[in-house]
Amino acid sequence: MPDRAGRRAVLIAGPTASGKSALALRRARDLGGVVVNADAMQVYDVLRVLTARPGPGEVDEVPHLLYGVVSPAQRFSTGDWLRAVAELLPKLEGRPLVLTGGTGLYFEALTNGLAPVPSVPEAAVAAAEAEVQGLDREARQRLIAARDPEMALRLNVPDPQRVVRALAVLAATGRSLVSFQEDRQPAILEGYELERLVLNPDRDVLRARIASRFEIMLENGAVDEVRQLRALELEPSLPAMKAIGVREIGDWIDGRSSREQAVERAVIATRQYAKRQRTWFRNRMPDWDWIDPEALPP
RNA sequence: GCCCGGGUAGCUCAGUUGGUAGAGCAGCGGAUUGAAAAUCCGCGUGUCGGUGGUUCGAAUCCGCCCCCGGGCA
Repeated sequence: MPDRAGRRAVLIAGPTASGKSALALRRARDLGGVVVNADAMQVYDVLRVLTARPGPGEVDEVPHLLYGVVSPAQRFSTGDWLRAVAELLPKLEGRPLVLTGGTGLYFEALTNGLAPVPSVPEAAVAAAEAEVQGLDREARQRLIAARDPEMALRLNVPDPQRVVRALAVLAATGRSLVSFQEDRQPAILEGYELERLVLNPDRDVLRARIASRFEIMLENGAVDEVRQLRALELEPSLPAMKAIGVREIGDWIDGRSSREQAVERAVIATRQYAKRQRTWFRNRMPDWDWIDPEALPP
């Protein structure tokens, strides 16, 4: 175990369009550190504009790591990301790092650890998916209760995605996912001096920023990015295909909607996403430092 | 000016023979341990255009007025 005493990490969370990237750049510059991506979509290549990934100007100024490093054909998991961060740490030779992104689960994994579940074979996941497919809420509840009663209790509601995960883990390991979650969770930033920030803009301000940012994305080539992504003919269930704007702009390209409708739908989807992020931060990170980005120096 | 059609939630609309109203979307709240920009759960927020009348009771029936479409002039 390398000695990490005195090492420093700044964690910057916040809803989409709250100005995280700009703050991260400034903090990294001031600290002589690097920026590390903590956003589930910005890890994927191709959709640079649409996922609001930092551009050449920012990247040239300060090293930006784990941005656009994964093919959109891949399914990059939270565990994959956490491992990537863990592998990065020893290479930084003590430079401060600024981790920023909008994915609450990533910060959760970072600060509280992730259950050490071995990787589950693709086939086990597919089998679980096939089993859950088409079941209604009641049937899913019966299934998980019969197969993994502990997990059934833990789930407030038999969410299909979580039922699939639980069944796949059970099939692959013979153990309940609950038992893994109760194991000691590795904390990769142990020993780091942490500064934890949540950017919390006024709701109406964020709303306006989301709308104007999407227009700017369109001006900066978002439509071409969607064309490029679609040219890869990927499976629609892949995470990158679910980036906000891909479907909305795609419908517009295909003539199923107007530009106006595409913009409206994408902006609404972004707003709804921001709302889910705020819910997470508000309820899971109450002890972080909450700051209004408008109160920050320019 | 006359004749139709329509004014009900933020939007689009439903509302039986009169019993003070409900869907979708939007919105709001919540959950969240390897798809998380994902996946789920909960909540109807209302001068029923206005006004007078009939009635025990009117979104619903009648009169007048206002507004928006369309048609005839």
